[in-house]
Amino acid sequence: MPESTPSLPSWLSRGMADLFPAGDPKDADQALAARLTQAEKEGRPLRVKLGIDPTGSNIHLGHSILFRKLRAFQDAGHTAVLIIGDFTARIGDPTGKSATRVQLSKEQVAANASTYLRQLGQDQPKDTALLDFETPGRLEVRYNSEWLEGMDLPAVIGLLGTGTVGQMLAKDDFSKRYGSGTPIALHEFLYPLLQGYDSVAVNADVELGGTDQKFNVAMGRDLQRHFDKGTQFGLLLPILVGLDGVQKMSKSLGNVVGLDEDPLSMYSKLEKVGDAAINDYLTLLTDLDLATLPENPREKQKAMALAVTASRHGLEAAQKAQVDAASLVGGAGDADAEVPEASLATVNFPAKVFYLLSAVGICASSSEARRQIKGGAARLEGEKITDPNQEFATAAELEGKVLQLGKKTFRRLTA
RNA sequence: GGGUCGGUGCCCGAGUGGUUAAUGGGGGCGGACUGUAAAUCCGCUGGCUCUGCCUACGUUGGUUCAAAUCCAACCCGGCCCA
Repeated sequence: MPESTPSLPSWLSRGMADLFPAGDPKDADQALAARLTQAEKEGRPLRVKLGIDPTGSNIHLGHSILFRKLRAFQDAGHTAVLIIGDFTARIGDPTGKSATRVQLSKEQVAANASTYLRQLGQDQPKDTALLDFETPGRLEVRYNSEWLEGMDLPAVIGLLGTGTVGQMLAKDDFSKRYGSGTPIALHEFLYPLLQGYDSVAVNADVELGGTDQKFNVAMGRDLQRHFDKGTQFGLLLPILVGLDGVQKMSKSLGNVVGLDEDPLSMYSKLEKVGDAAINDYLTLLTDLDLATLPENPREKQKAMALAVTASRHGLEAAQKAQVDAASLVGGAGDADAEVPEASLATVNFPAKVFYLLSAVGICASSSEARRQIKGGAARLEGEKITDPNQEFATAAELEGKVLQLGKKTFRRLTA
C-alpha cells in the first residue's frame, strides 16, 4: 500500500550530522521514521544506547549535546540506555588519540562514574536534570563490566575474529599512528569490538555518538548482525568546537565549559565564542529558533550565552550573570558584581603582590605572576599594579578587594 | 632475539664539549586594536615571597676545569630482519 513518506520529527533531526545505515541519507531517515511509528504502534519504546567512558571527572558542554539528544528520546517516550563503560574505560578509547592511553584503575573509574551520574542529574528532579532519572522506564544505567568482565578467552577470541587488521588500520586514528611510527598496543584493537559488543548486550535500536564515533558505532551494528541481534541505527551528532572556535571541545585542550561551572564564568566564556561556532552552539545546546535571533553577531553571542547558561542554572541566574559580566568590563571590579572568591587564609603575611597572585591561584606560579605584572596585566580594585614587590602587611588591608588578571580573571579576596 | 635509527622544555623541532634556562615554529598568557570576537601588530612563556638561588635535554653512573653534547650500562620506541 502506498504510504506517505515518513519524516523525522524535529526533536530528533535537530543538529543531526549523520544517520546510518544509509546509502542515500533519505533512506535512513525514512527507515528510522518508520521504526518510530512502528514502535509507537506496538507500544514498545526504542532502546537508545549511549556509551560513556568514565575517564575524566567532569562533563562539559561538548558531551552534553549527546545527553540532550538522549533526553529528547526519553521525552518522546523511549528508553535511554546509558552505558557506563567502566570496563572499556580501563582500556581507553583510542579514537582521536595519538598515543596509547594510560590505563585507569577500577577505583578511579568507579569514582568518575558516580561523578558523571551526579552531573547528569541523578539526584535532581527531571526539569533541572540533564537526563530524566525520574520517569519509570525511561532510563537504564548499565555498566559494561557486567558482561565484559566475565568474558572468557574463547569468547574474546571469537570477538577478535569478527574484525580484521585491515579494518582497524583503515581507521583514521590507527592509520595515522601506524604511518607515523607511533606505537599501537594490541589491546587497543579490542576497544572498538568491546564497546560494539555493548550494543549486542543491551539490544540497542539506536546508538548515539559523536561523528568521531562512526567507526565504533558501525562496529556495534556489525556485531549485532554477527550475533543475530538485529541492527541498530547509528545517529551521529557533530563534535562541538571549543571556545577557541577551531578545535573540538576537550579538557586537554583547555577550551571547555564545564557543566558544573557557576553561571558567571559559564556566561562569560560563552559570550566570547567565535562567530563561526555560534550557530552550532545554538543548534546543539539550545532549543532556540535560529530564525528569530538577532542578526548582530554580538547580540547573537549574548542570546546564546544566556540561553545555554539558563538551561543549566535557570533564567534568573543567567540574567544576573549577564548583568554581572557586563559590569566587570573595564576592570572596574564593580562592588555589586558576583565575582568568584579567593580565600586569603592560605597566604602568609607580609605578602608581596606577585606572591599573592600565585598564592591565591590566579597565576600558576610566582614567576608567572612577576611576568604578568611586568606586562601590565594585574590590577587591584581596578588599579594597575606596577611593582611586583609591593607589599601588604596584613590580610585585613586586602579583604573584600578585587584582584584581577587580564580582562577575564577576577577574584574577590576574602578572609 | 639480531641490525639500525632515535628519546630535548605544553607540543613539534634545532642544537653534537664552554655567553645554554637552551635557536625556530605551534599553542598558551598578556598588551594594543575590536564586538570582552576574528584578523593584525607587540611582549612574555622552568621554579623559588627573586638584585640571588635551585632544577632541567629517557635513567643511572663515568670522563672533563666544563656535558643536552664524549663513554658505559640500563629503560622506552620506530624501521628492517628473524
